Amino acid sequence: MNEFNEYFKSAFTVDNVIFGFDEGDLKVLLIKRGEEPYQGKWALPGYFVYPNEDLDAAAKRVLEELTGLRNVYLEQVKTFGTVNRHPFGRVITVAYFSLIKISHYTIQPSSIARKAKWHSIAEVDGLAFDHDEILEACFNRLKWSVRSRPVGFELLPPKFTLTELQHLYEAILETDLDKRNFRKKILSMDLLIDLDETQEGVAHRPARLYRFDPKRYEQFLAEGFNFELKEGKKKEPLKKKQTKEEVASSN
Amino acid sequence: MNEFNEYFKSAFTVDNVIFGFDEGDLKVLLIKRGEEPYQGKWALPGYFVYPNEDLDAAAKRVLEELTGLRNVYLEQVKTFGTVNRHPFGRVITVAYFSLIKISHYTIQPSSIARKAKWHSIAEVDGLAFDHDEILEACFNRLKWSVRSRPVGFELLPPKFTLTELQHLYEAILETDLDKRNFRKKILSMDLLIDLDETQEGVAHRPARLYRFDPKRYEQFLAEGFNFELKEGKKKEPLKKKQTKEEVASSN
DNA sequence: TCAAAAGTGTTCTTATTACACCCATGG
DNA sequence: CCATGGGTGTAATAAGAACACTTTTGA
Repeated sequence: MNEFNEYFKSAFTVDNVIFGFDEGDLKVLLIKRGEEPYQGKWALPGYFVYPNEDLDAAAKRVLEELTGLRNVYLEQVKTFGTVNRHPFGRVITVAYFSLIKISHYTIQPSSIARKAKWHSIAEVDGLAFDHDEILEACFNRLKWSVRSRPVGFELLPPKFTLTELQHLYEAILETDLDKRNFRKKILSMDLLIDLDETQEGVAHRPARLYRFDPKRYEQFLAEGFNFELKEGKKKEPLKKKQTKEEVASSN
Repeated sequence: MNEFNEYFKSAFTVDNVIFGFDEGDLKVLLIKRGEEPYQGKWALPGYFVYPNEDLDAAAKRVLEELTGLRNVYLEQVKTFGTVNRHPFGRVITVAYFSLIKISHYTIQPSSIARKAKWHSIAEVDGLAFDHDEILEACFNRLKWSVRSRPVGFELLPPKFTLTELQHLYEAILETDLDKRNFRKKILSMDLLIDLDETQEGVAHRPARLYRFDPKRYEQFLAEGFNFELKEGKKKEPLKKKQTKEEVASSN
């Protein structure tokens, strides 16, 4: 077994991409690193996997330690392993993603994470390590997964309007959707329960409130479905904020 | 950096799930292990990643070293990392999958791989390590990916009949498909070129031969599509060969 | 009375399903 | 002449796309 010793000098980490939705905006939870490397930089909440710890368990533990979030369902997305991605040595990282209700959780950053904060996904850039790339891969995964299973239960408050749900889909898919077709489709799925309540205190006609039917939701999670609506015109793509010139010339 | 030393005692490997198609049967390439652990057992072709080697590069190298296969496009699927999956220590493995034309390649097993051989996927069981689980995950990925992008160029001979293509889809999806609907759909995609040739020497009406239009094929690979045809009755599920009793009682 | 967002239906087009018989060849 | 797999069409249904005006509320 001597001949293999040289291989046992590497480490692995897990990194978590936690998506939330708030104020019509898709967000991702980042920590400000409290230690080297990349001290003081924003990064995905991640850390080394313990020698006697399964990968999935490590992802859960690390998330809780860094942000205080517990009982979050995490799904493995992809492993990143270029040679020099970590200054301390050979470290590959397994990326996980999840969706949570922002208002539902209190974020409590640990000392390793000096701060933990939600960032609008469009504004994130210049993260530590290769975390920009990891975030992009997980966002793409989210976009895909939205087409074949329900999303929203994890991201919206318990009572929500159809417009809020539509805005969530639009934020994830980075498109505009037709209001009537969206409603027709989502209502025909028998996934929403009409609460017979309406918004209050809004300066316009108050919207009906809905909640998800948990049984149907679970069922769709297990079986999948096909949610495709032709995209309207594309929203501005992620990243790279436009200059004023570009905005002007894009008319 | 001392505090991190304990993390740098792990290793990682890559494992390749190579699918092929032959005699109407979906196959997977396995090696017979020539060294410990699991010496003499069938396993996926995989090995340790070198300290200075990117993951994707390692997958390519390992595949070539063990089987002689070169220039195979490999796609990362999932990472497996339970604590005791490898008897030598903490080793996580990154699984890759690919599709190739069996007849197109000559398999040349290395000394580490005493043999390399194609196995019908339904008959594979009892592989080394957690490779049964890895194979299953990759097979599921293949099933999924078949619905959103073309498959066959990598698995079929340059000239093939529509029935052969249909059998390929049926083998992957483990279903039966309606002949007329399959043909209508696949032909309407403008993906196949009719060669104006027919089979020879078959004891029935000879079938027309087709080839893929490489341009369209690339285009679909890049953009994806939606290939869904309602499944006929399910074929027997993978694994667990039926006993005679079960066969008898299933009438 | 105005601004702002909610809510609502129909027509057109396209895709999917279900389904059964004749054809060409080799043995 | 028979066994084998090749090849073909249509009608019914379902799903998706396009599209504009009225309603309700608070300010």
